[in-house]
Amino acid sequence: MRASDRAYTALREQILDGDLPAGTVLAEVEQSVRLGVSRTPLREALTRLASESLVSGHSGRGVVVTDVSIERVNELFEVRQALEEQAARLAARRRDPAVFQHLQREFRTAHELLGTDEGLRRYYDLVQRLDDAIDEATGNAFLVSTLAGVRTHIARIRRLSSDNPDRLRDAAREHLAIIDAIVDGEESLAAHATQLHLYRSLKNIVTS
Amino acid sequence: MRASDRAYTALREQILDGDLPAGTVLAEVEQSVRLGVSRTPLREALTRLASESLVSGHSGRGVVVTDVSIERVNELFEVRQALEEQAARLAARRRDPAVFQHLQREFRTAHELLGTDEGLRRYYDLVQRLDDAIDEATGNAFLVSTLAGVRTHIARIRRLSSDNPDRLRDAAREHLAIIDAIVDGEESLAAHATQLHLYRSLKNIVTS
DNA sequence: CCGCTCTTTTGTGCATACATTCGCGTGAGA
DNA sequence: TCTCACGCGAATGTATGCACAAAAGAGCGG
Repeated sequence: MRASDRAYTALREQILDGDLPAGTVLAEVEQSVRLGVSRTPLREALTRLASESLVSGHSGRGVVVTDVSIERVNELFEVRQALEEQAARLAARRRDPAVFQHLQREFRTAHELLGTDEGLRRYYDLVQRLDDAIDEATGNAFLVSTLAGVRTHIARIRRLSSDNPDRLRDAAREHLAIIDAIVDGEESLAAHATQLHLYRSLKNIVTS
Repeated sequence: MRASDRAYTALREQILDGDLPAGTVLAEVEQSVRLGVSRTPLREALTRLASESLVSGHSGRGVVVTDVSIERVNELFEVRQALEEQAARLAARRRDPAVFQHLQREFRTAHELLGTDEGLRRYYDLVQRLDDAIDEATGNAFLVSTLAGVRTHIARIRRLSSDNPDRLRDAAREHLAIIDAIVDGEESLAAHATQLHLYRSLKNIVTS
């Protein structure tokens, strides 16, 4: 693995995990020493992070980890809503029914998973597989990559919100509604169900 | 200005203008000599271009200018549709009416510009100012920057389509419909008018 | 005592030298 | 003649040195 990749991956993970909080100044020499790489690959890593808007201020003196304020959460969700809605719509249009029928069966009993830590892990894995299935079904690589950029920032703010069991149970139902619409090939319904899910997710974040 | 910025700007412009056609292999030494910078800033420029998906294959042997096939045009417009629709919706919600009333007056006589080259230049400038006004009115910097990424690729394929006067006249009317909806604060109408405009734009591209 | 300027220092931007890896061609052996 | 392996070369990946610029601190003047 290349040194620039290691530096990029390490910094990215540490920013997403909050180990490098918003506002942290990343000096080149300091970070290159800390990560055990030279300045050249580290600079490449910082350039990549800057292009993802995870750090900013590359021109001037050092780069700073960008902040995740509540206004940015709203902005993020306005973009996310537009893209996930389109993704659901396209997925309903182009999906392989068998794939989503399988997910449908799994989600029907998903609420049973929410009791234990192991179950919670499996639930998150299930949601991940649903996202992947929708991405795949859109048949639109550009949409998927654009969405990935949004989800990166969502992952950062997820740390700020509480995952209480009631919300997770509701979310499971909302996911199931989306799947049902996709299975039936109902494009508008899939879009609207997605809108509902994201609206409630955002509400859960901002009120916590 | 920094050398890496010059290399980035130059390469970006040459790719968008088609001077560096899709499939062109960009070797580091070759390009660094050609642009008169050393390999270090050139690599940074290539990294940035790769993050915009203007070049690909950064891991491996050399980078290649990405292609702009017809499938990618469809993918691009599916994303663009979602984002511009959301932008129009938000603009209708948050706009300063005076700004769009001014654009409204200008667009009402825009068809008169389409006769001469100078008029055409002013027309494109007018469309540009409309896009800027909508971006501004959304109050969502993240949406604007995401849209900018899409528009970058749109600019590349615009070279492939013909701008015949009839299409431009229709487009002017469609723009005016969008502006009318924004002035009236009609969110859904603005979104639908945008959808119509993009549908026709895409149709004009793929049939030419 | 405060402010301004000059100096020092630290850090970034760039260039170049070195290391490494990948591809390709050539040659030998089956 | 075909295939595989070895070696050479070129291009990429990495490290480091140098130069410049900006920020911080100290000294001087008001």
